[in-house]
Amino acid sequence: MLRMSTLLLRTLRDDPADAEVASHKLLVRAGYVRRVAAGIYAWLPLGYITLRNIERIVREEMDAAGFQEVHFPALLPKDPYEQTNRWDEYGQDLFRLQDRRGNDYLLGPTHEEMFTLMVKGEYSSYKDLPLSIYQIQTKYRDETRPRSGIIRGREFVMKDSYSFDLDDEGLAISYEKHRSAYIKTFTRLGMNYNIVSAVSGAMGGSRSEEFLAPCPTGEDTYVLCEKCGYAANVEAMLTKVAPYSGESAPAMEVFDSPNTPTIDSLVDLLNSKFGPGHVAADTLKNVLLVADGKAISVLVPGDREVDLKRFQANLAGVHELRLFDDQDFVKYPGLVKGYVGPQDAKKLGITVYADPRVVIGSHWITGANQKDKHVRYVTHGRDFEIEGFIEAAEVKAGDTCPECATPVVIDRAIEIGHIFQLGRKYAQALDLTVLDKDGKSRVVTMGSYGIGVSRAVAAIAEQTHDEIGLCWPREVAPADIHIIAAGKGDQPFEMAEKFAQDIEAAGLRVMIDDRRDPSAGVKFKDAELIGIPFIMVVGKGLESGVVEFRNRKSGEKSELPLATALTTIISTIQEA
RNA sequence: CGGGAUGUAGCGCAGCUUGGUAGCGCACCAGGCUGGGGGUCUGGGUGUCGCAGGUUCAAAUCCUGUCAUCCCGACCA
Repeated sequence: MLRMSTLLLRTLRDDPADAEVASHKLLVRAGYVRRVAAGIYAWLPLGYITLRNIERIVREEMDAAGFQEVHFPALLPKDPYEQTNRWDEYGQDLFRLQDRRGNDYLLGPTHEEMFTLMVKGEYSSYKDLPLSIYQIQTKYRDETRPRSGIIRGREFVMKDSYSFDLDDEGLAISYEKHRSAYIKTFTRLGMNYNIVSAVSGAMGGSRSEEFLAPCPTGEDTYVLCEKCGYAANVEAMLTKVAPYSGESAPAMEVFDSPNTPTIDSLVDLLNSKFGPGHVAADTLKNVLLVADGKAISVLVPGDREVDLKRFQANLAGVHELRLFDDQDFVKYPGLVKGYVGPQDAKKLGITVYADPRVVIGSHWITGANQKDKHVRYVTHGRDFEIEGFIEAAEVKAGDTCPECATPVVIDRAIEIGHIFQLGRKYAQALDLTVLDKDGKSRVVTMGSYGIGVSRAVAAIAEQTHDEIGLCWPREVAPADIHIIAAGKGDQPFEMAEKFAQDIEAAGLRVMIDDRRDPSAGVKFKDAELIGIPFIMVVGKGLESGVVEFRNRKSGEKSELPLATALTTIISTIQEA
């Protein structure tokens, strides 16, 4: 039983100054968490109980699916991460440290290497597969900018699983098992979520989906087709385009276009020079980038912006991508800022990619690679060639679904789970092989599956809170019922205590506000802030032989006669 | 990485322009009233004014440096 008279808890009346999002404000105000450093939080009793409830649910569902729990250290040696090249690839986001001998260590951001090595150390036959193992561990990522409180911290709790199979069919089965275990888990957590297709990442892997909890403060953007159910992270949304069917254009024609550094100014000039009817979509935007030190450009129609995250996610093998800066223009004197076109790219040593909308055969108005000059009738396939089509244009509301051509809706969400078919990257790098039926050595194929456990606390808070406080789903809440003793004298306290013991004896989790000093009003406010799903008030009603029973979420209140209150309350909660 | 801002009690903030040795609200402690919506009265200050230098008789305040934190942007080529 949780007793507020002794619970380590101090609720706050004011929002913390550094909090922006609701979950952050409320978790701090209600005394669930306290900030220790940027992106690093301590859990107070109420918060820790909540966190462990989520852990418990996750663990139960993993175990029910037949996965085995293991546990690795958070502090890891550099070596395995060097073998997979992640010591370098992970870059600045990796927390690194040295021991007294100067040896390098890291705080694990994920544990693919360790799991792979564990299986390698124990297993060597196809008969041992399939295998899925998981852990619930504290992870570390030195985010450039931790934000939104618990949602994006530098230290966080994550459940990560890894599956090991001999072949792709096995991997598909392991993947499906995780997928359904995740559905059960998030449903039990009382979350509203969508499963969306995601970019499987630069390192290959055939299938990847994210579990997203819709929420205005979320950092991820996804599209949803309300007609056919297609859902994708914006990074992964596919663009379906028809082949070019228009007439072929005349030869390229350069024209003067002073003072048109932007698309808008260019369109104005086109309309006055060549007659009205020109729009931004007739022009071709050339965005110059530096990808791992190499100059590249990406083409999108002039009415679209480039979504760099989306582009990078789809551009295999590039770790660092940034826009051209003035120094880069100095290095490539053939490129004139504001007047760039793809037709001279080969000559200038630029690799060109294009959004699928820039179809072969289409012609465009674009920069002439000379100051104050543009060129028209520049035709894809005739006047320039590209390295490949890459999804790069920003996704806009109203863009059409690639499956059924219905306009999609765009929404924001918090990523709470991610499942994906890793393939053989790690097994290959760390030489995880087993002998197959024919005695031949085969590289194992893997899947990797994550749930943000601490993030789920915040995501649930985001989805369930209201104006007055938190409002937990029952399984997640720190208790099933919050009993308030209110009023003068000993009687309400003694009665509340009795109820608390009886309700607990029925197997429910009870928190009792047995504090003598605070007035009833304070206790009500605290109860609403803390967000336990049912609230019972033992106080003034005693005079007329009743207690009050409230539903935190609906606000519904009822007065129950003392004689039947206990059984009514117990059955109501159990049925909830 | 770039831009903006802020560091003063557990939390939220004022004081800084014009230097004189720290204050308000909440919380907290003692006591009284009140006792169903963050009530009230009296008394109590719990502080390395982020840190380090400097100027000065005197620095929260002015100067320099440094550290930390928060917000915005990582885009119209």
